Amino acid sequence: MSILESSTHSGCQVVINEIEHQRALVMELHDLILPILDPCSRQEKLAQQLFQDIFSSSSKVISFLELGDNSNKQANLIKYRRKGGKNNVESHMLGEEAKENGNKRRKNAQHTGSVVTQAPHFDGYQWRKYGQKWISKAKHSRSYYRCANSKDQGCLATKTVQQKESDGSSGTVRLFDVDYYGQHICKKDDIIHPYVVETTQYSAPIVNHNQSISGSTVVHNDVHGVQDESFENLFMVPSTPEYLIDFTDVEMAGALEVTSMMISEDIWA
DNA sequence: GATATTTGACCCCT
DNA sequence: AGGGGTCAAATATC
Repeated sequence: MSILESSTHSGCQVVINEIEHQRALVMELHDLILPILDPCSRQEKLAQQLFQDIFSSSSKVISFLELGDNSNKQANLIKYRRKGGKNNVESHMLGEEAKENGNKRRKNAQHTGSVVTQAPHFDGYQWRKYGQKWISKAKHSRSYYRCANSKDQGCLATKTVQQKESDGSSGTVRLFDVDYYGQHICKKDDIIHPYVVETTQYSAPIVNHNQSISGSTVVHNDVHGVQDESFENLFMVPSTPEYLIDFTDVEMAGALEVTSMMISEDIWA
């Protein structure tokens, strides 16, 4: 790598870091402002939309910068592919690429972002669960969601949610790894508030959030239950259609306590 | 009956 | 062969 390339690369990284810092600050602002506004009011909707636009815009910049960094690598891959068969540099490079990506394959879609959050369902989209699996060596199961508009609008966006294994550093706070795949092509106008699509039987209260939600009482997590790991069901109310539940301002504020975000692309767009 | 979720089975990829 | 993603029948809820 030449000095010029190297300096450009590090420059991009600095910009990306700065933008991500800005995003964290905006998120804090979001946490401050949203609880003040009247839920379902015009101002609250407008504020939501503005915050989403800000995130959308910054995400696009980040993804553009990252794509710029990867473009050389991708060009090299194409070059090697054209050259030859399976037992050449191509297969070697693809292997290396797979290692770099953690060897996680995906049938239908590209990995488009990842988030570590306390509120895995609060991302402004409506999702429908289509699977749950126990992953080997993992303490908690992984849940699979696709965009609720996949049927009527053919939106191929999916996401996986898995509770992070506690390292003790975060205390009693439960964090979830949320991975996004594919881009939303559905119309977003239909979704003003974030909805939750989850009707797993077990629901867990979160510290300081074990009050009633939307008039219903939160059912404590059954520690003896088979699926006591279903902690992604935070803020869920069993036996009600969760996808119809709006967050109140209190829950919204709690839900938005995103501890850390590692967004590699646009998850808000 | 319509719609959504659960979960075991199947399929794909390494 | 085994891990992980998706499918689809069974089940639940309204």
